[in-house]
Amino acid sequence: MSLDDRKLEVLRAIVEDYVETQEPVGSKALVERHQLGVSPATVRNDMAVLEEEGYIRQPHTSAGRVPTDAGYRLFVDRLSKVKALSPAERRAIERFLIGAVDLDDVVHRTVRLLAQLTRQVAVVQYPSLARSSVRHLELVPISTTRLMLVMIADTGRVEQRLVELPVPVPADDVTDLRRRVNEKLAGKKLAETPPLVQGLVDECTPESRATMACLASVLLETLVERSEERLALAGTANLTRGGVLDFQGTLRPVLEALEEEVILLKLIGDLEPSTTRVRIGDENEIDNLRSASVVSTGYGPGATIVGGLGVLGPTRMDYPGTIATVRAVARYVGDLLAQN
Amino acid sequence: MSLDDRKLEVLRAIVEDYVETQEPVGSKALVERHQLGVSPATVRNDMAVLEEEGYIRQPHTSAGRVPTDAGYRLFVDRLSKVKALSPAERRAIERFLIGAVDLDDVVHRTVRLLAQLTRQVAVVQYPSLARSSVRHLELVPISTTRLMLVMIADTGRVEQRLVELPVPVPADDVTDLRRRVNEKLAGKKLAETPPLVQGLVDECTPESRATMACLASVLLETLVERSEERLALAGTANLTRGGVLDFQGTLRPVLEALEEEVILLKLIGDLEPSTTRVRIGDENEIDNLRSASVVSTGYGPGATIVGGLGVLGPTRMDYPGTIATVRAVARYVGDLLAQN
DNA sequence: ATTTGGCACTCCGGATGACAGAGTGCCAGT
DNA sequence: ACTGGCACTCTGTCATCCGGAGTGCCAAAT
Repeated sequence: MSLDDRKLEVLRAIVEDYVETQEPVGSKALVERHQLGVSPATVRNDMAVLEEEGYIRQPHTSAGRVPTDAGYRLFVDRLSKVKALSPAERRAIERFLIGAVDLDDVVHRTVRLLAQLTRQVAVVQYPSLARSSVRHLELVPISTTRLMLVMIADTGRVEQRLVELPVPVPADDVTDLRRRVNEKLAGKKLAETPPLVQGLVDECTPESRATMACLASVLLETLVERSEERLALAGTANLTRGGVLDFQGTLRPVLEALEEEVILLKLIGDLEPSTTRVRIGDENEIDNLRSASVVSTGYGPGATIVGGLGVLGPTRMDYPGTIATVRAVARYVGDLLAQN
Repeated sequence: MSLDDRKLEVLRAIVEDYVETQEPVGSKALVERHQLGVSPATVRNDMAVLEEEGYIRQPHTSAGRVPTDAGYRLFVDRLSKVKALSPAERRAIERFLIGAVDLDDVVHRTVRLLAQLTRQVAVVQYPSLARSSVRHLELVPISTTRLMLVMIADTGRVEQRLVELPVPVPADDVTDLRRRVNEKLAGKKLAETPPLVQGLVDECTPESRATMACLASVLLETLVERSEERLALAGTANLTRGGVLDFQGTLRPVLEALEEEVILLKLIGDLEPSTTRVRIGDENEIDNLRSASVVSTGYGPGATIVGGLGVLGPTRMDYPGTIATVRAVARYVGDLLAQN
């Protein structure tokens, strides 16, 4: 038995009502609130089918129905249009983001904005180093045997690292080092730097080789290995909305998951398709988040993608609204980055 | 009626038992678990006095007693010795902190360590710019009308800011600017820079004045006004230990407070006395944290203090252990910073 | 073949009451 | 000043009960 239009309509009604009221929805209430044009009994029959197909379930016998993860999935894929943002929201976004002085500032503002608009937990990844190019490398002498290496990426990210030199190096040589390093690496994608760094060492005069080797290893570490992905988080307090009803009793596992940057990166950093991604409940690979949904998307100047952002909330969430907001914020942030 | 030694002993026993069991403690259980050498009836009399004085209270008639904020305060001030750390803990701290490559790394490791050891929410402030000196100022040309200003502080902090120039400036002039700015500001405490920055503008030749003024305003913003205090947070999941029993019902207000950097800074950034500070329940100025306690202290290389760190938990916490851990971690971090 | 009204059934949630347990306050005795 | 005894109070739990909401199914209607 396949699902005819009315059954889908019933499913949509169930999802919408449940999201709004947080209570299992019964056949009678359903026909009253939506103009379905049929009797409760008919709806009950449809519900029985929907339940059989796994889209809804009853918390207990003789309770109303609640959507399953599969039900939400169907709803998101086929039953909902992305809501347009209200002008008020658009204005809120703009007002929030203008005046950011700094990449840090942009990211922090964005994550708070997103948390506030969606009333959920928001995560924003800093522009990924892996997708950035080197704009400039700076070497600042701290003492004769110590340099501070500062890398400035085209995305605005700045990374610094201390370099301990094996032998003292005079200031002039530092200038020389700086020049050579920049000539070789400036403008290059971080991903393509490793062989170039190796090349730098190979081309060295024997006397400066030790120094360069040392610098090179820190460079490699900075540019690639420890290609530290950073991120910002906000809105954890929103987890407590709707009591502890969502998240099956405890926030514990969710809060734990949110502390692991690695996990968060997996959630929002998955940037393959340029479209918005929705993971519902069990679709999450992280066990602690089986009762949560994640809406994420990539952002970046123009059509390129340099990082991810998204929100996390109970499976019972307003998907159309959330998706719309996440996309809009991502677009604005991308535009903002494009200006720099 | 003043409190004789036995009454204080009773209070200590109540605090210790309550912290451990999380349940109101009665007179009978008390004499069984501690060798008080008197009968339950006597203890009851003492309890009546302690209650009258406001150090303990009954959740309801005929329940056991629970310490009040004042009771904890008395306990912390006069009834507890700071616990010595176990060798295992010392080792944990060392193992955790060695291998930090970077200030960011130090702070992140520290905050996680602190959360893990105390099993509470940990906060670590980055070395305060207000207490740092300028080590070096770097100007990196991004385009002819854009510079990236990078400030490196002696505490390891690195701040960057984009400078939009009113007129194009050739590379040589940038070198000159850099030299002049560094000559004037390097080695100075950030607090004493504002007049110096003004001096820089005054000494300028008319043609470069516009550029310098522009740079100066960003400098001032970076160095002083927006002297952005940063911090790291970890262990929010620990709030859920012990059910929602602590924090009178909801984590909501606590989580909200933890999202406000300003609030957190107030909590741990209060560095006047070089000693450890304990704020218990109502002693917190933040309403949302009236049911929480904060243990905080300053850290820094040697005897100087450059930032604060601390933990936040339920008033029902193991004060001696927490205080010991916070102090120890602060000491280790200070030593680590001293090495750079 | 689909929809509908009717009806018996199930289950939850809140209210009620009984009861054991823990703890107290007080008083008289040591 | 301490102690033992005793009456009292309150909580938490368990069992029971009931109304309400919702279902599943069936036979009748369209």
